[in-house]
Formats: sequence, C-alpha cells, structure tokens
Amino acid sequence: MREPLPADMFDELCPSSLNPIRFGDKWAALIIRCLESGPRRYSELRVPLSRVTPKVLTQSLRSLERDGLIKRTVHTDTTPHVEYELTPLGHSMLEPLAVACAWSEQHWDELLDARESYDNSTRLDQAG
Amino acid sequence: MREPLPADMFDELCPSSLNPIRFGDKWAALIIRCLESGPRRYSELRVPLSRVTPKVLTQSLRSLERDGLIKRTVHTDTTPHVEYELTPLGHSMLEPLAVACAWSEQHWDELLDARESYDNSTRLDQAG
DNA sequence: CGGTATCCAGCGTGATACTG
DNA sequence: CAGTATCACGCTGGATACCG
Repeated sequence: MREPLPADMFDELCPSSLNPIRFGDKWAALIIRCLESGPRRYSELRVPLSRVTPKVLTQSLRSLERDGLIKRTVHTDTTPHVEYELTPLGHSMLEPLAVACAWSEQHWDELLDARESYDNSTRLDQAG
Repeated sequence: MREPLPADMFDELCPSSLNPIRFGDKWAALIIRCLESGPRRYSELRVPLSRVTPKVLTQSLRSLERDGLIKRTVHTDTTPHVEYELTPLGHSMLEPLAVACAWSEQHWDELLDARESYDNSTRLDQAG
C-alpha cells in the first residue's frame, strides 16, 4: 500500500511551498535572461520587451531588485544613465531558468497538442 | 562594445517567451509534486493541499489535464473513485521542477534578507 | 466521495498620457 | 533617458454552500 501524503508537505512557511516554479511576476524570467550577457540600460531592455509597458517593466525591475536578483546603478558621469545587472544571486537563477526553458522548448508541441485534443473532446461532450 | 539585444528575442509565439518558469497556475507545481510517487485520489490530494479550496483544486487539476500533464481516471468498480496520475509528459516536468525547488531552498534566505534590507532602506528614504 | 454553483475581492496587468 | 500618474479591467483565486 502506498504511503499517504504528509499533511504538512506544503506548509505555508516552507520555502518549497512558495510556488517553487513561479519566481516573481509575469516578466521576471524574461528580464533575467535579458541581463544574462551583462549590464543593460532601461532603454535597452525595452527593445526585446516591447510588449511590456514602461510602468510594468519598472515594476518588475523594482521587484527583482527588492529580491536581490538584480542591481540598479545610476551613473551620473558625462552621459547620465541607469544600468541593471544580475547580482550573484540573480546569476545563480540562470541555471534553473535554463532547465525550465529547455523543457518548454522540448515539450511545447506536446502540450499544445494535448490542449487541442482536450478542447476538441470537451466541445464534443457539450454538443452531444 | 556589447551586442544589442535582438528585438524579437521574446516574440509572442516563441515557446521560450511563454513565461518559461511560470508553468501553469498557482498550485500546478505543488500538485505535480504530490503525484510524483504515484496515482492519488482527489481526497488524498486535499490533505497536503489543505490551503486550496475544492473549487480551485479541481480547476487546477483540469488545467493540468488539459495540458496533458496528468491523467484523470474514473474507476467504476466495487469502490468507485477517481485517480489522478502523471502522464509521461507530466513526469518529464519533475526534473525542471526539482531544479527550481532546489534553487528556492538554497537561496530562499538570501532572497528574504535582500527583501528586508530593501524595504528598510526604502522606508528610510520615505522618512527622510 | 468528488466534485459544482454562486458570488466576490484583490491584484496583476495594461493603455494612455505626462514629467524631471 | 528613465521613468510616474491615473484609470481601469480581466482573471485568478477564495469563501461558502450545495449536489449526485
């Protein structure tokens, strides 16, 4: 007989219960990956993340900064600008991120197929 | 000089742009992990996921089923019951999931510390 | 036992316009 | 250049009660 699932397995205070795979908000992972190859300025980030409005981008960047994943630096020299870069902590997140991305790319088709056939059979159920 | 970020890096249709690390909804990852050691009945899942209301649990299970990650089986023998189990696709997600969980457990303290010091310094900014 | 029905609040997200 | 302000909305997630 299989063993029962422990009742406190996903206690609210246990780190492993804190949405292990949903780091941050909607755009967090993409931002991290944009900073993979070095520091980037705000306006640079806006290019690949053109679907994100400035407000939301700033919001996400602040959240990542708060969690110690990225560092925001205001440069006040001849050409004033702001740069974002990964902290060591942020850098350490690249690996799980890469693993997750690899999974997505490998299995995305399967998932879409499953979704389509599920929707089709569900629609038939409703019709019949 | 560093190279610019490609404009289409996170095109809407590219799998890698589809929130690589936010698989499914709030409880998806936890449910997958509950099914790691074999099939489970609805009422079994409710034990470790006691913080999830039945409605939301059903919702999440349906979503996972739709994406082909779990299989729902209605048994109609002497003791009628429903069982959920991982599909091969769902099973393949355990690895990225484990990597992500390991990261959380290793770096959770750092993240919380960063958060606290950020909040403190921000509060000081507002006060001053 | 394995769910639904109904209603609702919060918040994450977004569009648009404006600023030091 | 690097944001903020304001407004609004959809959708997720939750409380509670009920059902075959």
